[in-house]
Amino acid sequence: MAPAAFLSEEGTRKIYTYLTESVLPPAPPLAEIDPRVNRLVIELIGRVADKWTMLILEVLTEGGTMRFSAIGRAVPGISQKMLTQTLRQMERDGLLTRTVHPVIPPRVDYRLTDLGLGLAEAFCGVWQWAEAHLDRIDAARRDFDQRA
Amino acid sequence: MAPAAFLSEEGTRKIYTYLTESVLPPAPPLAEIDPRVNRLVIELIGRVADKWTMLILEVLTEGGTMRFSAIGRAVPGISQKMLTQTLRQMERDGLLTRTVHPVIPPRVDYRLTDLGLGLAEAFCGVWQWAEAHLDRIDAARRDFDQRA
DNA sequence: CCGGATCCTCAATGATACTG
DNA sequence: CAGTATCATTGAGGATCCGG
Repeated sequence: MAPAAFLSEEGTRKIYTYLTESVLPPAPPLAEIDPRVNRLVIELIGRVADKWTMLILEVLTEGGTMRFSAIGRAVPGISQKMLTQTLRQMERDGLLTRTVHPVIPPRVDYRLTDLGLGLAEAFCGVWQWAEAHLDRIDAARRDFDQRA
Repeated sequence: MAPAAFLSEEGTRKIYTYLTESVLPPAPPLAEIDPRVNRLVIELIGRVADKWTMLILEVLTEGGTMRFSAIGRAVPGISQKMLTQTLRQMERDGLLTRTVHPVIPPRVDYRLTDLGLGLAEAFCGVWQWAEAHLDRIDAARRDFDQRA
């Protein structure tokens, strides 16, 4: 079925033709870098930039070496499951080291590697930006909700 | 029920007592800043740091003003639904402007605000970090998977 | 062309219980 | 204490159809 509304009169049709030919950007430049690298970076950021990872990064940056339960207490609202899971991912990515002490009851220490510290530092920029512009965003949001 | 294994013999019990008293950090320092600000920042970062938002931020930083379908083409694999949704969120947060041209067929232009540009810049640090350490992370990951 | 509305799926998360 | 295992929930995201 043809879109009747667009073709029912000559005037409309003219506008249609004009716009589609003159306005479209020639071609989306897209990534000028290796798409595979791009992919990996995106995937990495996606995993690394989640709520819990960032919070743990933050906590460990301040706390230095901490044990499992201490981190759990320092991160408000995290479940035991997510704590374990997130810590494992971070260990796997080389962001922190996990040291098991063979004592009873078990004791496990976590500590950021230099890689993890570097990431925390990089995130610092985003964190500061967010902190600095919280009010502007809040205002924009209220503004938007108002109009709707 | 008491953990029998930990209490069944005297020696074990001694170790237990020793460790729990001497090793635990006095108190998790946690956030030294306003918890409410912290909460908002976290929520904000959580929303802003998702896959699509970052990609659109990237694309629009390079592309300047772009229309809906151009962005869609420039972001590989995004569905129409997520494109609309993400653009709306970003508009709501004041990261970009949405301009509807009253023509047929419709044409809608998107452009980053200074707020959005600032965020893109802040993310640049994370992006660069990820790019720079891709190989190290990959190595760490293989290492970890090997041992398991 | 832009995007709203609907339906559907599956993976992420939380809650709970158990163990070394 | 530091996990593992299991189950239930839910909501993000994709596919599709329709409308201005």
